[in-house]
Amino acid sequence: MKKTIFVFSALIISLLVLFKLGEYSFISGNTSIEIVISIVAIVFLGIGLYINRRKAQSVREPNHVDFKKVKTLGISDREYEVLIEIAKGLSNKEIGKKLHISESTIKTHVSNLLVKLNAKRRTQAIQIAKELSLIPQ
Amino acid sequence: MKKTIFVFSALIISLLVLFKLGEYSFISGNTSIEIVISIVAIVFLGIGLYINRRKAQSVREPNHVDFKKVKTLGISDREYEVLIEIAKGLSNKEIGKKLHISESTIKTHVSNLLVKLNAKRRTQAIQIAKELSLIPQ
DNA sequence: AAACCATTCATACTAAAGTACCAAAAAGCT
DNA sequence: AGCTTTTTGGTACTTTAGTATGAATGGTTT
Repeated sequence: MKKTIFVFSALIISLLVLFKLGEYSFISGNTSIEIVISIVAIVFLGIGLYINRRKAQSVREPNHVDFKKVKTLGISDREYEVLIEIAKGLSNKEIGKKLHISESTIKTHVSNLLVKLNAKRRTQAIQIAKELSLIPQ
Repeated sequence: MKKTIFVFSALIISLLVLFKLGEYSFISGNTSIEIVISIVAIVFLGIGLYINRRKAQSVREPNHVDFKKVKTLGISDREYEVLIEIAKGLSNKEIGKKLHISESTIKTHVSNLLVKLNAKRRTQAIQIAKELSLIPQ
């Protein structure tokens, strides 16, 4: 909402500035009309592209993660790290090597994660974590 | 690439048309300069927003599935069905019940899928399938 | 200091996943 | 009809995943 107001304000200000420029070129002869029109074109193309970026970012938003929800579910930092690696498709042994801890410890973390995510399997945990935006899609 | 060429062509044509309009208003007096500038502004804002839409759609694309790639990898219809259920987090037994076939058959399909997707585990298969847009994110 | 939590690790076990190999219907193609 | 691929299923086996339980360590809170 704030973004929309900002964009429209910028639009109105740009219009006013450009009309002033139009008047100016009107007074000082019509030799620079093309230049003014070019500036108008570039500026408004820029505004269009700016709105573009804003929208494109809002579309990507579901890709974002909700760390608050992670803590709400009582998932610890280490457990969260393990969750990320599970989602990448690594085995317990591989995760252990990556985080420099034993496979046994990974099993403990995974077991805790399954309880906290209310999942029966690691594949289900991945699905649930993505639905809850705990991990990027 | 084709889109980019199209957009730039549209830009150049618009510029030429607007310069012609500029000349016209120059001949018939300067009373309509503001109108010309307004048209330029609206047209280029529209172009910017058009590029917006194109980009926004390409961002949403990863949500789409590429059935051609599924066939390219030699994944059969039934195997693909199993892949979808794996990604939902179901166990082999659960998939068997859902598709009304034995767990043994699911194991066969999964084993074939892992070879075709070049994955070691079903979790990795999910990750790879999503990267290749075989299944929706 | 005592209590608490996160992290680590181990053992022993059960369950699920995955491999290998085979085989037989069923469906599709030429 | 003959061939090929798909789909189905089984057995036997290995590997990985997951559970249950207990325990040690270090950091934080009360």
